[in-house]
Amino acid sequence: MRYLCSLYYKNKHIMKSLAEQVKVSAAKAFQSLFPEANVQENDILVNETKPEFKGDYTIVLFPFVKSLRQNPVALGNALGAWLVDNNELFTAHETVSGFLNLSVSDAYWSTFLSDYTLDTDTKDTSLSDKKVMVEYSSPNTNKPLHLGHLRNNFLGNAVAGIVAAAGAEVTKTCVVNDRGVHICKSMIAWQLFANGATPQSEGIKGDHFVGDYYVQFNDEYKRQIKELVAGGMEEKQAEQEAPIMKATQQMLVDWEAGKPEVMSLWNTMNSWVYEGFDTTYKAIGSTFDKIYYESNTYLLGKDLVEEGLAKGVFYQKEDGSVWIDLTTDGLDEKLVRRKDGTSVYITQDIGLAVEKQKEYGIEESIYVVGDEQNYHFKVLKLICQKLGLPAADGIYHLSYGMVELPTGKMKSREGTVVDADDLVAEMVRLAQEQTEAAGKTEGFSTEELAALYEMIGLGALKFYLLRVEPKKKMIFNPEESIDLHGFTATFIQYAHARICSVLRKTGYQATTVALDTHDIFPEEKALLVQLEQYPAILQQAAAELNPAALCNYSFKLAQAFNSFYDKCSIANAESAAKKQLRSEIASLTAKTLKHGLGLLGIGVPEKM
RNA sequence: GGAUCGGUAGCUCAGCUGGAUAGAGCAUCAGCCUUCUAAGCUGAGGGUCAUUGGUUCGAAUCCAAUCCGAUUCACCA
Repeated sequence: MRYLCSLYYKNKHIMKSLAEQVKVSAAKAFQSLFPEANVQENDILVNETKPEFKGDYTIVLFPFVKSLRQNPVALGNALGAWLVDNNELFTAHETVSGFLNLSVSDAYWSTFLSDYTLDTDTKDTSLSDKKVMVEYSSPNTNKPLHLGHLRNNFLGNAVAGIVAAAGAEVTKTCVVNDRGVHICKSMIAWQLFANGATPQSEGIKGDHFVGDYYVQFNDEYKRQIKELVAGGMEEKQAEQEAPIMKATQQMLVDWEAGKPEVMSLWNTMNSWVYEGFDTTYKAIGSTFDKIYYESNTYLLGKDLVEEGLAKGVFYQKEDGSVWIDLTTDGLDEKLVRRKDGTSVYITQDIGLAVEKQKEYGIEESIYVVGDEQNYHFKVLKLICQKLGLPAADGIYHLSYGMVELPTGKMKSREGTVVDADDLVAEMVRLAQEQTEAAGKTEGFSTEELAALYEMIGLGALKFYLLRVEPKKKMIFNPEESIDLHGFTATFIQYAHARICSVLRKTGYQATTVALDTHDIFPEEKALLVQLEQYPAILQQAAAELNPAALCNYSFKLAQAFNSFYDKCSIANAESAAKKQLRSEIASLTAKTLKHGLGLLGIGVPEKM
């Protein structure tokens, strides 16, 4: 075996990606052949060679043609010859128009398979031990979670996993909106209509139970407005005068005053909701290291208003309200304290940002929140920066687009909101239905089948919601989401199960013996090329906070495996050496798929 | 009106730090199960990359304008 390790970082275990190695080598070639041009690594563009050409990696020559006054073919030939002569990584070169196609030595892959480790090579040194907080989910305690929350939860959990895998120290948090007018609405409706009913007495999940009263509030509110308008009142006035609304506002005042009956009802109803949420979170795999409640945090940031005034960052209007002028930053004037001295939403967010920083010493704070709050977070960060808060620069709003249905937006008024619990249950049911229809239930116990259906159903749902880039809005097509073919988690899970099945049958054992990678098959190499790119993809996903990149990669890897599987038999390989090589490749593929989907919160079965 | 984001195949989406003939999946059509799991593989058809102009050796990608869609600009949260 030829020695290739000089190409790796000597002092770190982390291996340099093949594409990076090509860049480094090419830069050396340039330095040697054209020292006066001073070409740096980052000036060189390296792509995977298109399948219709011979080679593995391609250097684009056009950028250098002019400055070096060389014609592209001559330049390519010179560089290619130098690389093949001076670097054992390359075995052949060919220049086609302005592209230098380089063939990588078969022996490289043997080194790769023996040196590569999934856990350490995926680490990104720029993130190592960085303290990162991911805030996500953040529900209101007046209604159950819906499809939009699922995208948020899956995103938050996946991003936390990806960033942690890349080396960061991650704290997952959730800010529960457990107070305010909307909470009082459910409470009032319960007082009026429930006759003491509880989730237990009605046999309804707690969050749904409370959500039903929130709906009832709105029905009654509308009815009362109609009645008042019929009696000759203006609509605007009716909205304010409706008795149920007045009662709600009074309740909010009582809550803030800490009136015992109100606090007691509030505690009871919230506990019902939390019980329901716990079930949902458990089902979808959302976990949190720290939960903040707005009832505890809503007064935070008040002292910062005084500080801001003293610093001259804020100013006071004649009526006593406090503002910040952001017009020079292209934004508007923003209120930070009402004239009655109470604080507004953004004020507590400023306070909470400081609180998080104090408590956890975080350097990056990622907020997974829908894109309708883009403006809010822009303002939040700007204010924190102007106040000179240590938490300011680390604020990052991971903004994601709304989930829409093929019929348009989800509207609670029209009853088109897709409930999270219902959807999860439906996906699992469909997984069962399709597994049974395919006749793939043999050899499983009842418990194993239940676990499998959950893995498939939930996996399909998570993948479907994660495969689209976060910032883009997405269409949730129920028919498409239950499809278990093509660009889905099921496809990837299936590839994993196939690998496990083959390796079980062949009695695969990991080997430390050097693998023979001479005369490597195209399907074998294609798979190795994909596998080699995993650390780079993971680091990219972490840098972009983009789980979709991992979805795309995992699918491509599974696709490459399926082609390999079709063409290259493991059990009946041409030779013992081929069998061992293919087993190693297949094993690493399974590990990589499991690792990648695991970060997305998706499990992979060993048989299905 | 200002700001921000999006517009790529019939549908859902990749590709966007400029690079070879723009890619997947679904759907449609045609093949492949006496051999490791056919939830799979192989192939075909399908495109004015919203429009127009600019930058350059080269633009889906960068810039400008326009059109369409969404969000936002509360003493709400």
